[in-house]
Amino acid sequence: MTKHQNNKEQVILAAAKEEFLDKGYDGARTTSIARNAGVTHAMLHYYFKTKEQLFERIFHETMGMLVEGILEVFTQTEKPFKQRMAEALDIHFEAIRQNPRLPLFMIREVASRPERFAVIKNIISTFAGNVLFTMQKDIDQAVSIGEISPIDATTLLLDMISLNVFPFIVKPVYEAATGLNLNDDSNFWDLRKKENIELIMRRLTPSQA
Amino acid sequence: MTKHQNNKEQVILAAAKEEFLDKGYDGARTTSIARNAGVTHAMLHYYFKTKEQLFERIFHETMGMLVEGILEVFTQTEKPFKQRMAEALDIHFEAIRQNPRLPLFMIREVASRPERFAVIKNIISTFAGNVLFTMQKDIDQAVSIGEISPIDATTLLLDMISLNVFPFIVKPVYEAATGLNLNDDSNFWDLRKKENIELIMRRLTPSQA
DNA sequence: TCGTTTGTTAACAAAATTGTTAATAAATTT
DNA sequence: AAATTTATTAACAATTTTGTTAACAAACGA
Repeated sequence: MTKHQNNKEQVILAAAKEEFLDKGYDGARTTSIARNAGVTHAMLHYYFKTKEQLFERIFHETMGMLVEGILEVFTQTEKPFKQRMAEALDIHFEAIRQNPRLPLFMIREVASRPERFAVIKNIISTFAGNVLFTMQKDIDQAVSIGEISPIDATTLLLDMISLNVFPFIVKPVYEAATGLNLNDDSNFWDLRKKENIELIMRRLTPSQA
Repeated sequence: MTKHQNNKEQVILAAAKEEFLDKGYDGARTTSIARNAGVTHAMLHYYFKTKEQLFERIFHETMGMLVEGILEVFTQTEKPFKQRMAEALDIHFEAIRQNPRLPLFMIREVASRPERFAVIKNIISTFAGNVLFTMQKDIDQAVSIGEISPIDATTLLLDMISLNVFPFIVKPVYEAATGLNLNDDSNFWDLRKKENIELIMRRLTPSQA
């Protein structure tokens, strides 16, 4: 009736993303994806030869978003170091808040099939190298003028990521245990962000001599 | 030749634990478990009717360890609050260090099949209720004598757990990205524990007025 | 408009995976 | 030692899941 729209490809991609994010590669079913997309499962093989290839597509897009998000965070201006870290935490936290299932997805897939990660390995490592290098430089400078107390860049980065990411990772457990739905509780997440910033600020503030 | 040992059941359990911890329920294969245990896969069904039942067994033991571990942490004596939290962090961290794959295992399984969690839901929630209640009491007391700055018990608990648990959860990603093996790097983990304690201590210390 | 490419379907095939059964051996009980 | 219970194996069955194919329809380019 209407003209051919190849939007079925997009519909499949959307359904696949849902399925993979929810259940992981091993738990995902191509038939289930097709059903949720409203197409026969042959279509899925027509557009994306195999389950593996469909997954690769999702995985890469997903990882792309994640890396971009983090990159943005650390291309900051020339404000005081502490303020920049506070802003970085804020941006990073909000980025995850908009894609809360992404971190667990990535971690789960890497844990059960580390080889798959090899593809993007060098992207990540050079990226991390750069970020850590400039970060350490900025830290040393801020330390030298007495703005903050000394800390390794890697240590600080892991502090920040742990605090920002873990609550989203543990969310399913929390929700399962309490029966509450944290998605509806914007107050909880606002407070959490505030607390993370508070923690890092206190960590950076020089101890009174 | 030798007499019947029903240790095959144990061998299967051990192999199953490995498999489930590594690959999760969906990724685990009963044939693979049997192979690694050195038995025919019919044995697996003989001892544990189904894959599901075998998993339940592992899941419960695992959860048991996790809950016990956390319980121990918070049955502390009558030292100053800050010192008790430092010790709790230490004990908690070491407990995870000895079972580093356990947190990701639990989170992954709950995320992909929340129903499964229902069984232990009330255990967790009453337990959490108790811990949080006494913790909040202790906090209020410590605040009243000026030992620490005010904080919600739930907030503090999530701070502590985030910092202690996340590094172990992200370990596979870190290792995949760097090619390094963090298990061999006891120095890394010692420093991490120290940093977590440092962070929480600074968070608790009253700000200079 | 005719031929070609692209999209779509239903039915089928292959493989993997879980679970069962019947026969047998080994241990245990009496 | 005979009877009985428990353990073990190999072969098989059922189901699920991924992937294929052949036939058909719709769009498109010449």
